[in-house]
Amino acid sequence: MIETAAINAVMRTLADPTRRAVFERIVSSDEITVVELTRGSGVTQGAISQHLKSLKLAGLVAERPEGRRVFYRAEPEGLAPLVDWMGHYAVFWRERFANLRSLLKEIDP
Amino acid sequence: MIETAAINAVMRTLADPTRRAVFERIVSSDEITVVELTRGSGVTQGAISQHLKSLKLAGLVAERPEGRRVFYRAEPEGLAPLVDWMGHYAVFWRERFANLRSLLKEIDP
DNA sequence: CTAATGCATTAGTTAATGCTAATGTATTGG
DNA sequence: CCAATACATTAGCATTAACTAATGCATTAG
Repeated sequence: MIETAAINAVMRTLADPTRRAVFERIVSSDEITVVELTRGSGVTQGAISQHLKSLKLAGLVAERPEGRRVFYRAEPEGLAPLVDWMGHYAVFWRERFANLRSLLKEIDP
Repeated sequence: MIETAAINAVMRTLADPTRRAVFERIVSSDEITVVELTRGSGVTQGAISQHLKSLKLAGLVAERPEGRRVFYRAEPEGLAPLVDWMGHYAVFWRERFANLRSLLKEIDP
């Protein structure tokens, strides 16, 4: 059985381009502050904080306050519902498996 | 390079629970008509047609008119952008790889 | 031929959502 | 200390989006 609520949350959260860009940027960096995320994002700091809240609620990121700054990092488990969902319908992108296979070997040979 | 527009479309399309349910139902059946999709969907036939239009634009489904009925089927390639996106960030759900591995073997041993 | 069926489309309503601007609350630098 | 910095939160606004009801168009049944 698939966790409908979890997939729902993750999909909805990552559907917004701005928020997904924020997530991708967090993923790319080990840890990153709100100021850095705001810079070059095209939106205000308040908007970034709102997106971070959504990402946190979806379990996609975690925070680490340090002084007056807050460092954000990606939460790998958050993508699990999406992975599971894809897995459930895996038979329908069978032709993509070659790529995925090589990827798996590349990361964990 | 990641196809931002494609991921955007697929994510946005699958983010809606009703529409995703329609897609899942199309995936589960080989081919299915609009009447069947409407039955038990909780929404009107018009809504279903609208969702089908979105899914078609996202490249997730294809249609085959036959008489006054239209049969819909899943379009595997449509999920490619999502697979690619996941692959790009694969290093961050490394722990899910065991599951994915067994899945791969299950489908294509 | 005529009525019924299957589907698409449109207009209009309602709810959700992303944004800004402003404000509040800690924390640190000078 | 006190001003500045970092972040969160709120209210308000504009836009998007999902839905219904209604209508139109084609196709088949009787």
